[in-house]
Amino acid sequence: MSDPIKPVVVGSQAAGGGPTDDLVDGLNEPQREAVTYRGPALLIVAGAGSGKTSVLTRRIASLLRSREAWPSQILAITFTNKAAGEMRERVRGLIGDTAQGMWISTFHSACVRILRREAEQFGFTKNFTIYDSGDSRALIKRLVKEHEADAFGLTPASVQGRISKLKNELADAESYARTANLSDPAERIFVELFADYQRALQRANAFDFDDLIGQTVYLFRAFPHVADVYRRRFRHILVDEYQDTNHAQYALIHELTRPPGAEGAEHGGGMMIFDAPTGDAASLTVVGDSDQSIYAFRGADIRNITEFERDYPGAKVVLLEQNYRSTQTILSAANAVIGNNFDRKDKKLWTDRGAGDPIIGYTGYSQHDEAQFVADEVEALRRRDIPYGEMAVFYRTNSQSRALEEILIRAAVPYKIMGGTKFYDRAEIKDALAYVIAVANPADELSVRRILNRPRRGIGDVTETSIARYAADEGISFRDALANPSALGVGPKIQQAIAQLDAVLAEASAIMLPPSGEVAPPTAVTEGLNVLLNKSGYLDALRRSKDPQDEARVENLDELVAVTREFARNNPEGTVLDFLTEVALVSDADDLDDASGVVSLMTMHTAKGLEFDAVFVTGVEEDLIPHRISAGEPGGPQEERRLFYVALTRARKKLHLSLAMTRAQFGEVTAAMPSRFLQEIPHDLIDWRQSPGDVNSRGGTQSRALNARRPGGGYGGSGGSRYGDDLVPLPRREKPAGDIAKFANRIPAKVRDNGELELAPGDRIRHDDFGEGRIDMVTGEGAKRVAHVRFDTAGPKKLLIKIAPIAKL
DNA sequence: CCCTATCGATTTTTT
DNA sequence: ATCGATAGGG
Repeated sequence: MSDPIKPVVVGSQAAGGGPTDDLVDGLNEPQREAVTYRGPALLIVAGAGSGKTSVLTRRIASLLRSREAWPSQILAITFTNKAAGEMRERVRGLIGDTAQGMWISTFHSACVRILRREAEQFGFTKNFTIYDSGDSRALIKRLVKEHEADAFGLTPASVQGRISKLKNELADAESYARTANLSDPAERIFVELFADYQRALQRANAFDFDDLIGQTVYLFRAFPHVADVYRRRFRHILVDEYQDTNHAQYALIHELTRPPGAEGAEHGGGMMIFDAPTGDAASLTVVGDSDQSIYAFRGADIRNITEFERDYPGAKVVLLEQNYRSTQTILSAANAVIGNNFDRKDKKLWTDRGAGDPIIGYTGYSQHDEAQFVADEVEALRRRDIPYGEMAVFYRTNSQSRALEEILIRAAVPYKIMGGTKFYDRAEIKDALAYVIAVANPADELSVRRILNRPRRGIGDVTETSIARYAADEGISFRDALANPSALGVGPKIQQAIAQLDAVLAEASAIMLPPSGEVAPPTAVTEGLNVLLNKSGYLDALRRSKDPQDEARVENLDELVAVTREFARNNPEGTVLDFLTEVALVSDADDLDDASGVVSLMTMHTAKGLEFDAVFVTGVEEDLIPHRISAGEPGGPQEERRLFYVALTRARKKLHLSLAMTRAQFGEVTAAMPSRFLQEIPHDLIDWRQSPGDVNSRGGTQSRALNARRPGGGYGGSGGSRYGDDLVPLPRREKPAGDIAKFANRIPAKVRDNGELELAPGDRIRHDDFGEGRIDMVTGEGAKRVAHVRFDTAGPKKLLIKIAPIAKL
C-alpha cells in the first residue's frame, strides 16, 4: 500500500498517492476521509475518543504539506489554550517548523488578536484590557448600587447573568430595549444598567469576555472592508468542540466564511480583487459531538452542529464512531446512559479492545467515607503501576473537592486541583494585576479604584468620591485626577498618600511603556511589577502583617513575578499588554502544566477533552448529577446526562463510580439518593464493592472514614479492617455466593427511603442495630429530618429519618 | 477611616 | 462551614 521509504514529493495534489500518504497511515476509513476531503464545508461528527484531535492535526498538516495553504491562511479554533498548544505541537511534529504562523487559538484569543489590530476603528485603543467575570461583577455591583436596583429584585449576579446571555445572542441594550416590556420598572432599570455597564466598559477601554466575541462580530459587520481582510487571509477555518459554540461564536464563523469582497462590491466600493482565489469563501471544517454538549447554560447552542448541513448546504459529513480510548465495558455503560436522551441521533461507539475490567462501584456512608475509598483505590492502582498522573477524580460541583482533599492529604496521595479557586482569582494577585493595568490602561477606572487603598493608605469612600467628582468636573480621567491631590479638598496626609501612589504609577509607566517606536526590553514587565509591589508598600504591608495567611500571599506574589519572567522568556517581544491578555484568558484546564505525576481533581466540565487510565466519578447522587437546579430547566436533565456521559468516556481502562449516603452541605447533613443515571447502566457492568443496598441494610449514619480507619486499611466495612495492614487491598470482599442474587447490583431501586415516615415525640421505634427506643423529638425538615432517639440499651442517638433502618412500632 | 463582630447567603457548570 | 457584607465602636 504505502511505500516504506517516502519519496521526494513533487506534485501538490492531495488525492492519489500524494504527499498525504504517511499522514493517513494507521487511520480508519472515515478518519482518512476526514483528513483528505476537500470542499467548502466539512462536519466531522466525532464520538468520544474517536481520534478527532489526530484527524484535525493531520488534516492541517496535509493542507500545509500539499501547499494547498500557507500556515498564515489557517485559523484553527480550540476550546482551551492548552488544547491549542497541543495541537500546534502535534502539527509541528508532523511537518516541522513550516507550521509557524498559523493561528491556533481559542475564540477569545483569536478575537483579542483581531481587536488589538482594529480597536481604533471603533472607539477603543489597542491597549484595551479584558474584564474577567470578577471584574465585571465588581463593576455591575457598583452600578446596581447606584441605581438602587436591588429594590427591584435585581442582584449583581442576576444582572451579570442576563447581560452575558444577551451578549451571547449578540443583543445590546438598545436592541433588547426594543423587545423588552418597558412598562415593567424592573425591566427599565435593567436596560439602564445594561447601557451604563456598556458605557463604563467603553470608557474604561475594556472588553468583557463576551464582548471579545460580540464586538468582533460587530466590527466585521460594521466595517466590511475590515472583515474582508480576514476573509481573504483565512482560507481554511477549523473549529473544534463545535457543539459548544454559542450564537456569537457561530456568527463570527459565519462572517469569516463569507466570500470576501461581496459586500464591498455591492456598495460600489472600489475593491481590489486581483487575487483570483480570494473571491471564494474560506473552507470550513467543524468537529463536534452533540452528545458532549455541556455548555448550554452559558449559551452554547446545540443547533449550531445539528443544523450545520442546513447552514452550509452541500456540506460533507463524516462520522467517527470507532473509539480508541476505552474498554467495551466503559463504552457500553456510556452508550446505555446517553441512549436515554431521546432527541439525539443514534450513534453507538464501539471498540475492538475487549471488555476490560468491570466498573467498580462504591457507596460510602458519608462524603469522607467515599473519599477514603478513592484514596485507597488510588493507592492500590498505584501499586499496580498506574502512575498518579494517569488518574483523575471528577465531581459535579467544586465544593465537593473539599472532602476529597482532606482525605487525600491524610493519605499522602499527591494531587492537584484543576480550576477551583484559581491562582489569578486570589485577591493579592488581582491587586497586583490591577496595579499593572492601572499603568497599562489608565482609562480602566475599576483597576485604579481597586488599588487606591491597597495597601491601606487612609483613602476611604469619602476620598474616593471626591477624586471621582474632581475628575468629572475637570473632564479628566480618574487616574489623571491622582496627579493633582491638592485640588481634591482632602487632608494633607491623604494628599501625600495620593501623590505617592501617583509617583509609583508614573515610575512603573516609564519602565513598562517606553515612548512609542521603542520596544521595551523583555524585563520590562518583571521590573515594572517589582517597582509597583515594592514602592507602593504593598509587599511591606503584607510582610509586616501578623495574619499568617499573608505569608502565603507574599509567596503567591513571588510566583506572579516568576510568571512574568517565564512570560518574557517565551515572548521576548511581549509587551505588558500581551502579558495581561495571556493572564486574562487562561482557563481552568490550562494550568495542567505541572500536573504530571499527580492525581488530577476537577469538575466534570473541566474534564472535557481529557482522558486518563483510571477515572473516579464521585458524588453520583440525585440532586448532584443531575444537579437539582437543572431539574426545573428545560433540557436540564438531558444536559446533565451528557455531562455524566462525558465523565464516563474520559476513562481508558478503569472506571469507578462512587456516591455517599449522606452528604454535609451548609454544615448540615442531608440524606442522598443514588443518581437515576446509575440505574441506566446495565447492572452486570458494575462490580459493587459496597452497593447502596449494602450500606442501607447495615444501617447507621456515622462516617467510618474518620473513626474506624487504620493506616493502610480498607474501606469501612462494618467489621473494620479484615486483612493485614500492608496487604494490597484490591482483591477483597469476595462476595458470599448467596449474596449475589440479593445485592448484586440491583441497587438504586430498593434503597431505603423513610422520607414519608411520620414520627412524634413519645413514639416507639425499632432500629436494626440499636434495638428499641423512644423518640425524644424531631428536628429539621424534608430530607434533613432528624429523630432524636433514646434507645433502651444503646442510649441517645440522632438519626436521619430518611435513611435510618428504623420502623415505627 | 479602620477594625471587629454579627448576620446572611451560599454551591452548578466557565471562556 | 465559610466567605462576604454590614454596622457599630474606637
